[in-house]
Amino acid sequence: MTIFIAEVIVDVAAYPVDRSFDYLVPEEMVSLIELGSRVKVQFGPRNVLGFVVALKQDTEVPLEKIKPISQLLDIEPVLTSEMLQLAKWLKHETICYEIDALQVMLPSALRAKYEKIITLQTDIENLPDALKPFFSQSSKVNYKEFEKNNLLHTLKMALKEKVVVLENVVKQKGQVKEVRKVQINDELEKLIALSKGISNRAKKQKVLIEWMMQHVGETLEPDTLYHETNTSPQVLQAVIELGAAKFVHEEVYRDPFSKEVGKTNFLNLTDEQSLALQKITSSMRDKRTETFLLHGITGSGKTEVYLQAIAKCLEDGKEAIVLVPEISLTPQMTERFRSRFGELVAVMHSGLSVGEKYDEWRKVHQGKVKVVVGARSAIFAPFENVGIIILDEEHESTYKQEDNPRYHARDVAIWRGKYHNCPVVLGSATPSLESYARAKKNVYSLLTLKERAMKQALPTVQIVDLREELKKGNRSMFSQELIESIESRINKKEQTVLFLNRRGYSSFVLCRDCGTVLQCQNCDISLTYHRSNEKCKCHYCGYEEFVPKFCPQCQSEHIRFFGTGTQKVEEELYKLFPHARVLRMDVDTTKTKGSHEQILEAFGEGKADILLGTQMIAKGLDYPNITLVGVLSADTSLHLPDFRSAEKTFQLLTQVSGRAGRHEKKGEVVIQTYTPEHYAIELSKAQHYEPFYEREMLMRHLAGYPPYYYLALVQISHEDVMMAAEYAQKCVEWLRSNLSFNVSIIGPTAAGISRLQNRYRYQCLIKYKIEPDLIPTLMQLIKLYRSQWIKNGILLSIDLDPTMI
DNA sequence: AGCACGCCGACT
DNA sequence: GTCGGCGTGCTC
Repeated sequence: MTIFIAEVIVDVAAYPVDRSFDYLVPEEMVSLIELGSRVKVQFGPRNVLGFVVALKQDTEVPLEKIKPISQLLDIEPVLTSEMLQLAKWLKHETICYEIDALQVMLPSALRAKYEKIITLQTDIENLPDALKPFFSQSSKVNYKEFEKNNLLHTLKMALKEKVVVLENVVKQKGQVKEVRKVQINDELEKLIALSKGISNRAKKQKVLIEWMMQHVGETLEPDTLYHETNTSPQVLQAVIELGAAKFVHEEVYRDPFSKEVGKTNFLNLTDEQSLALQKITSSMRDKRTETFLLHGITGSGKTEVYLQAIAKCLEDGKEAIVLVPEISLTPQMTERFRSRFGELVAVMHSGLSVGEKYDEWRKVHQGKVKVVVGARSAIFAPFENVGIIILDEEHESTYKQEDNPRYHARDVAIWRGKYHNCPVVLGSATPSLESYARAKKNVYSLLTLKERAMKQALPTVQIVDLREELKKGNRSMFSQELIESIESRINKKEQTVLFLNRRGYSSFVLCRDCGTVLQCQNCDISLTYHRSNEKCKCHYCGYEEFVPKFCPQCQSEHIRFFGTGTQKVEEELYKLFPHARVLRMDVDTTKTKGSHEQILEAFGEGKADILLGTQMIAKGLDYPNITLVGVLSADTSLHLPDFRSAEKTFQLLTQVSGRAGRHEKKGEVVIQTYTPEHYAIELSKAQHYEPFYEREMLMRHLAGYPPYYYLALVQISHEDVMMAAEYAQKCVEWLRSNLSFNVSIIGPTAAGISRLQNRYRYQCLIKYKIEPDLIPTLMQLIKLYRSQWIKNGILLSIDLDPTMI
């Protein structure tokens, strides 16, 4: 007799169980179970969720050890075999648990929710008195109830006496949303017979059934029925009991799109655009695994190239994945896709609820849509016949996931491109140095758009030296030039966007007598003052407190708020331009769902003269009346202790400048800075990417950073400083003796934020060019950590290819 | 990870 | 003599 065995990866993220376990497939499941199915299994003493990663007919494991699968959770498997392979690759590439790699590909609604349930075993009278009231309603009670009421001790006794038992149940988080509809009986004769049999007193029932006779077999919403026939639920209920119709439950998708969009057509392409499109489509036609870098200046119409390439892909009967950075996933952006491809588009981003995300995912899974537009995780869209993958704004750091698995969407995109033999298009006005270097070495194919699509001139950029302003005695944050420019816009009824680089610019709370700055209790970072609720908040761990009346150090009452947050700039703007209408966009004003869109929409409709904001306004803003962009301080991001700070600054400035004058009216940009001579600022003036690239590459070469060297970052943290330092040292020594001399190891050094959530953090950086043994060696380090160091309270994480240091 | 098993000190 | 501390080891 043949037996069927499934290899299962269980939902337990731990080092010793990071492998598959064999389970017996019960007979009734044999024809249903598939690779990628979710199953419920007993694992040791508990019930857990697992994924079937292989099916086979024999096993090395002694049969008496093997348990059967207890339940199959999906009729259709949730993961394709492509995903299973991808998970193995991710596990190796990012050094994570296989289960984490699998879970990251699915919407969180499909993750398991574990609950402990206590079941009564005997008569309620045999229970200790304290427990009795809990079981008066039902014999099953959630463990949490006892936890809440401090009865765990009594419960433990009861468990020991076996008057109750504890079981772990696995539940699914997400729910398929259903609506109740009425399905009218499809036999006309039956309806006629019923209508004849109805007593003359039941007039409404008669009306309803007669109406149904006109709509035999249809399924419709109860409300339509009531409306059409002027009846009520009671009448319908009666008619249903007679057998004229029945209630059915229908699966529906939650609709995250609030408004309808019209249809738009293809725009005419410039020569450059057509050439780029043609290269991409011919690569699709030849099923080449080719990665393109589409380098097009702001306003050059990259999106139109994407749209037409996707149209071609759909014509070939294939699917398309489009990734955009989270912050630019605005309605303006998604509408462009929906207006072109209508119902064929699913949108995935973090603003959706768990249920909405699940629905969008199901549309893809069930083949109802052909195009996905989404943030990072949309790269795992479960399409089976991908024709093109597009990463817009390829240089964005949001494509890198900052917790496990620490994957980069670009790498996953290229992997999937290889799997499906389809092109991957990386698009940007300011490509990451890594990508541009690869394009230059012909690893990627470079496509260039040098002209703006509608031939608009680039905005004129003026760089203002704030040191000169200071000499002139202007100590405000607005230079004379900027003030004049804003004034002229207000007079001309044109709009201004003011950009504040928030990093290092948030307002802190300072004691004027002793100089103490309020610090977070858990992190080594100063608290940020929020005027809206008069509190100070830690942006890293969420800790908050009311602004103290007296300085905690010297008891002085001279406490003041210091620094330049968006709120402060707003106040100053009102002083300078009392009649200007200002919209502020920052973490405070965009807390509620949809407020982001509302603000942008209001601005687009001309309800304000000035839009003031942080990073989030740098992207996607495209309104014809914006003719001035002001950057209040360009250099705040320049002095961060990160080797990418110059690149980030250049990208940001170019991006922001690109917001001005995208339509008929000419744009102007004013950049204020204390270091106008810095190449990142100077070269962003004319959007000269190439010279910037050359210059920055030289710097990277000299300092030994990417793209010349690869990086790996190991972070060690502990509640005790000494322990953290000691183990960081241990770690470095271990790496030195296990890696070859081709590798340079820097550290240990204290991390940028040396204390976070009450843990002291150290890190060391590994720079290498070629080190084939790096991953195996790091895996050994992880093994050492997971098997020994972890017991002493050490936390260690490895980030291959870190984006921030 | 999370749970059982098992071996030693301080309590009714 | 028993309760409970947490070191060790296993999970198909």
